[in-house]
Amino acid sequence: MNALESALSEIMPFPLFAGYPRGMVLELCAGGRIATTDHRQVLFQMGEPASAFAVVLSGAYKLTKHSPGGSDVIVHFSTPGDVIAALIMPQAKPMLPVTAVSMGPSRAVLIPRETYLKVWKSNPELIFRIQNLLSTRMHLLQNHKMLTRAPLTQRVADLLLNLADEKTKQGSALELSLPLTRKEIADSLGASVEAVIRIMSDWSKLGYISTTDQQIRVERADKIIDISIGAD
Amino acid sequence: MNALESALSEIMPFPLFAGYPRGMVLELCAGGRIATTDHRQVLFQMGEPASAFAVVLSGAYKLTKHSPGGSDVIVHFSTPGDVIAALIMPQAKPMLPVTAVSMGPSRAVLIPRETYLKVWKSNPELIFRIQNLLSTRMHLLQNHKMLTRAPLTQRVADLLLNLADEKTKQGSALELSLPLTRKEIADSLGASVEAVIRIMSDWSKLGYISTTDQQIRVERADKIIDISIGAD
DNA sequence: CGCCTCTTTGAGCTCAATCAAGGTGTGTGG
DNA sequence: CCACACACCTTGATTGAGCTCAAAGAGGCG
Repeated sequence: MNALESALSEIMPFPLFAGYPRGMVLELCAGGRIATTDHRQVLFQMGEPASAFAVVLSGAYKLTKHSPGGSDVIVHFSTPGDVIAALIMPQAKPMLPVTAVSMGPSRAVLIPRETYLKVWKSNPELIFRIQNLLSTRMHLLQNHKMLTRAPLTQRVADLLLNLADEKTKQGSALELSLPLTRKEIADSLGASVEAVIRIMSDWSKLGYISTTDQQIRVERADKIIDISIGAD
Repeated sequence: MNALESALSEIMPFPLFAGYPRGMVLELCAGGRIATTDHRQVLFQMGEPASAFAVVLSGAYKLTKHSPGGSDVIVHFSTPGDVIAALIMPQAKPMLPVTAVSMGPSRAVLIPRETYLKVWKSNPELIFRIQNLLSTRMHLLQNHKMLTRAPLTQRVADLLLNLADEKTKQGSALELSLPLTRKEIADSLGASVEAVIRIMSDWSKLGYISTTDQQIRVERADKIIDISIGAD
């Protein structure tokens, strides 16, 4: 609980809690604990009963579902400020709808379902803020659906731009704030790794993007934007 | 307002209003009016300011977005009991995120935004019911994302099953409760009409499905289910 | 009767999947 | 410290599902 209090200053600026007094945020986190996860460690396992939901503090988590066909599909990337499994808390016997896997070392606040039912549920303002996060997610999913007919190059460009952190903008360069492998891009787009690699290699050669370790940098945002809207 | 009162008996059984007294439902519909639309008539136009949201009464509406590439994509099929544009009502200056087009003659209750802000917003229970509808929609979108790698046959089968009305089950036959063209199936899956036609023609020849007018009937649900899970 | 939507079938072509093989870096146990 | 496994990246060759283009028949409607 002590670690939790020290994390308060991290939580409070998130849109979810913006403007709320310290005491109130503390109340909203009642019974919560900080989970620290390593690269590829599982935070939530799909199918298990959901006794808590999470607010991402730092790092990132990929939310995956495994299709009957064997291969996993990435449904969403959760970055700091995002909630995981909050939508299903009001259900009678909530089951986790996705598996959440850490991308690099990450931290999240796990808040027990009881706290949600007791404190969050009766706060309409807060419910709307969660709804806003979901609205974003829904928008991304709809966007993805819109691009099913588009060539893969366009879909990759779109993904990079969606994940590019606006805050890191320097001139025409953007930086992705999460470590992202080609495989993960492929799993998120429903494509093969090889195809993603071929596309991104071309862009690297052209100087549109650069990769160090697993940090992707969009060097020529203008070009990538052109591609993402199909103007190539 | 008179027509509205006569529609009350239709609205009240919807999960959205289930268990609420007549007077309360009437209050929730304050200022509302019934919109009757013909086949292919536009109920909502994407991009326009949203002064009202809708609860579908009868028939169906397809929610579409037009991609920069020109072609339209169907994001969702809204059937009776579903809400359209409710999620964005709390926003300061809400714009319609989709175009809603009538599929066959349909009816919907248009409820002004003010009523939402005055009556709906302060009712947490109601907000959760809307969230449930959205949860369903989100689940469908995630499901669609999961199937991006699956062959088209599987995706078509999955769509048919999603739209099949459980209530119409007769033995192993299911009926789709909305008139659906091959083009609409294609637009929903991000595929070409021709490909959809070829697949469904095969199924018709095999006796798995039958079409009269634009009412699709799944004759051999077992076979279609097999195909939808990739067991073909 | 001409226009429009919806359906159908055929032929050719292309994008991206699959298969195959090799390279690199990191962690792990002997 | 080496060997081995494992995750990730890369490149090439082959193939096929599904797109595009083309052409045409069947209602429904003003």
